[in-house]
Amino acid sequence: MVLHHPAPEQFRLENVLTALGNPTRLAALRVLADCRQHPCGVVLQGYSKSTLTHHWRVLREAGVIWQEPAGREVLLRLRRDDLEARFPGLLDSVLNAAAADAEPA
Amino acid sequence: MVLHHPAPEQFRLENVLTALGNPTRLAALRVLADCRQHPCGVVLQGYSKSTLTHHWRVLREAGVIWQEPAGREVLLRLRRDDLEARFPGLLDSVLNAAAADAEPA
DNA sequence: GGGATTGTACGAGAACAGTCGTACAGAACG
DNA sequence: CGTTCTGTACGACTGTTCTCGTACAATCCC
Repeated sequence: MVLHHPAPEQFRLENVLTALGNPTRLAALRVLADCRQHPCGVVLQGYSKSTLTHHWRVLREAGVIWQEPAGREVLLRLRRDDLEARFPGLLDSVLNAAAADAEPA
Repeated sequence: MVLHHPAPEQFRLENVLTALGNPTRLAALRVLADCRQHPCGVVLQGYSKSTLTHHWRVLREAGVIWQEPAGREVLLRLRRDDLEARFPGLLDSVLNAAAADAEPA
C-alpha cells in the first residue's frame, strides 16, 4: 500500500479540475469540506469498496485529499491549505458553485 | 448545424469542471479570456479541424463559450457574465490557477 | 458559376474512466 | 490463533473521450 501524495508544487490544474468534474467526487468533496478526518467507508454510500478506492486515488493523486492509515481504517482529509496556496480561491469557489448547483433552479 | 447553447440555469458544475479539466481546452480558455470574439480556427494550433470542433462542442454544451456563425466563420466568445452569475468567482479562480499552473514551479 | 475557405457531421480507432467482483493485507477483537 | 473489519490490488467489462480522415455545407471571391 503506497498512497503517494503529490507535493503542492506538483499539483496540476487539469488534474484537480478533472478530479472534481465528477458528481460522485464532488459529493465527496462537500462531505470533506469540514476539513475534518473521515474514514473512507463513511463518506459516500451506494458504491462498492473498489469503486470508492478508485475515487479516493483520483482525488489523492490530484492533491485534493490526504489519505492517512489509522488502525484498520484510512482517514481522508481535505488538503485545503495546500490547494489554497497553489491555486488561491479555487477550492472555495468550487465549493460555493457546488452548493449553487445543488439548489433547485 | 444546430449549435445548442444551454441557459445559465442549466449549467451543471460537473460539466464545467470536466470541460476545463483538459489541457487543450484550458489553453483555449486562456486565449478566450479577453472576452473578445475569435474565429474557431485561430485559437489553437496543432489539431485537426474535427478535433477542434469536438472541443468547442464540449465547451459550448457546458456553457463556457458562445459560438456564433458569422459568414463562413464561427466566432467563439467566453460566456463570462453567464458563468459569473451562475457560479460566482469560479471562472476567475480557474483563470488565475491556470496562470499559476503555467508558471515554472 | 467555379474555386477556395471555414467549419460541422459522421465514422473509426485508441485510450481512458467508472463500475464491479474476487482476492488479499493489516489491524482489532474475541 | 482465528475471525471480523476496513480498505487496497487486480482483472474484467462497459461506456465515454480524444483524435483523426473523409465528406459535406455554407460563404466568399474571382
